[in-house]
Amino acid sequence: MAAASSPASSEPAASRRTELLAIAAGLFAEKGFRNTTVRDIAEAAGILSGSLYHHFDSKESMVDEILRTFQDELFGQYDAILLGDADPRAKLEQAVVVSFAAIDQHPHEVAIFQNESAYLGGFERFAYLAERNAQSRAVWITLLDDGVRAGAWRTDLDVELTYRFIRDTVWVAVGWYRPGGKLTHDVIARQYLTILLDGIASPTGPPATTRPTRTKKER
Amino acid sequence: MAAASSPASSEPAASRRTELLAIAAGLFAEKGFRNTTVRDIAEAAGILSGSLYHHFDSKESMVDEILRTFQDELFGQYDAILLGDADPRAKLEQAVVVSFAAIDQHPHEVAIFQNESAYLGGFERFAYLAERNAQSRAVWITLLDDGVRAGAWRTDLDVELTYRFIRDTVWVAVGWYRPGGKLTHDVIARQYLTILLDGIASPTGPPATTRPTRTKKER
DNA sequence: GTCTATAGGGGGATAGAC
DNA sequence: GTCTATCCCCCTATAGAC
Repeated sequence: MAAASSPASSEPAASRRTELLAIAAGLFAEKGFRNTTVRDIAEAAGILSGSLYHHFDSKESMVDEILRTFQDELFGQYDAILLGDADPRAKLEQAVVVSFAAIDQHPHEVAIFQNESAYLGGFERFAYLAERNAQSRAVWITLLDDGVRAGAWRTDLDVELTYRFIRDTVWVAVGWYRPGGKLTHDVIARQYLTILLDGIASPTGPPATTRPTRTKKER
Repeated sequence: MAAASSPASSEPAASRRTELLAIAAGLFAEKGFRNTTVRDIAEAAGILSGSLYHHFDSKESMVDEILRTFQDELFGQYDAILLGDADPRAKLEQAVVVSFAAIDQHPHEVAIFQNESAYLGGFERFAYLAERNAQSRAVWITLLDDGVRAGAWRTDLDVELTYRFIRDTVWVAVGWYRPGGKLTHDVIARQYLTILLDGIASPTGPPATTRPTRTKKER
């Protein structure tokens, strides 16, 4: 009754703080940050707005903590992929799959990052959003450049434009994807990759460096 | 001096009303609708907020007029394409090109439609936004279905998912496209189409109904 | 067509009681 | 940890002078 130690339950207590952040994230994602009032958040939590300030300094602090927690996890996954030893095409596939999984597991956080970065980025406190954006770009560009060197894509590929294409297409799915729906995030990721790669992968496969050279006569 | 007849200039007078709407559109696109105050708009126009109400009923009326004008034009273009006699693939290309041209010529309007539809759609006054959204879906689905019947795409294509893919990728470009920049909207449209079509066009071309049947012996 | 002045409502945040 | 009560600011919109 005193401390926040959970009963025999398996849940790690999900502190009141975490609980409130989850409620706030849902509202920020649904209505936007500015559009969500502290009174909205408090009402959804069953308390009054003044009580929120026992847990958080400000509304900004809430969205700050939401975004930082999410991004630390996501970029940890990207880093793991970059450090892996898969070939460029497989790494790109992994990055797409991980991104769709993030939409599945943290749809609110993704939506907030997508929709509020432009506004929040204007404050010094959220300068890290621009850094994360640059970091994200670096991940995709690296994967694409590696693929270019390995001959995994069509040779006339515009890397910068393709990066935007992928970034936009992947993240914007948060607008219509519904966790628990008919389509799982994994199926969607695979279908997106099918469309994407049949445009990017060179139709004849990688150049003849990894397989025995073969002439037409062999047919 | 009485009527709004322009001088010897070629500009059609661009009435003060139109001028104010353009200023408002820029701010709505940049900062969001809720995020833009009538004081912001007035200041940008060099007047005081109260004076705006000589021209418009409300802030809502402004965004309403902005969106209606833009959408009437855009959907007129889509309709013309649907009614044309080009083949399915060419029609899809036309629709993509027209969309990118819309981003070029009306970036603010596109951004507002993209970013504020969810919020504005909650008001009865803006119920037409949902209708336009359904209309837009109908356009793309029609184009894709026609292509399926004509054998223009890969046979394992998921039309619904491809529709979302195209819609998202095309419109989201408003977030980074800059009119007057290095890349023209036409070049971008063509490059997008290259990525897109090499993924959805059947690799061997349409089935052998439009060309003479040909056996391997002919080589 | 614009300004002055202000009404009326809602927003984020605080202080102290319980 | 929550509630009561409230401050102060900014918002949209209006009324009437110029």
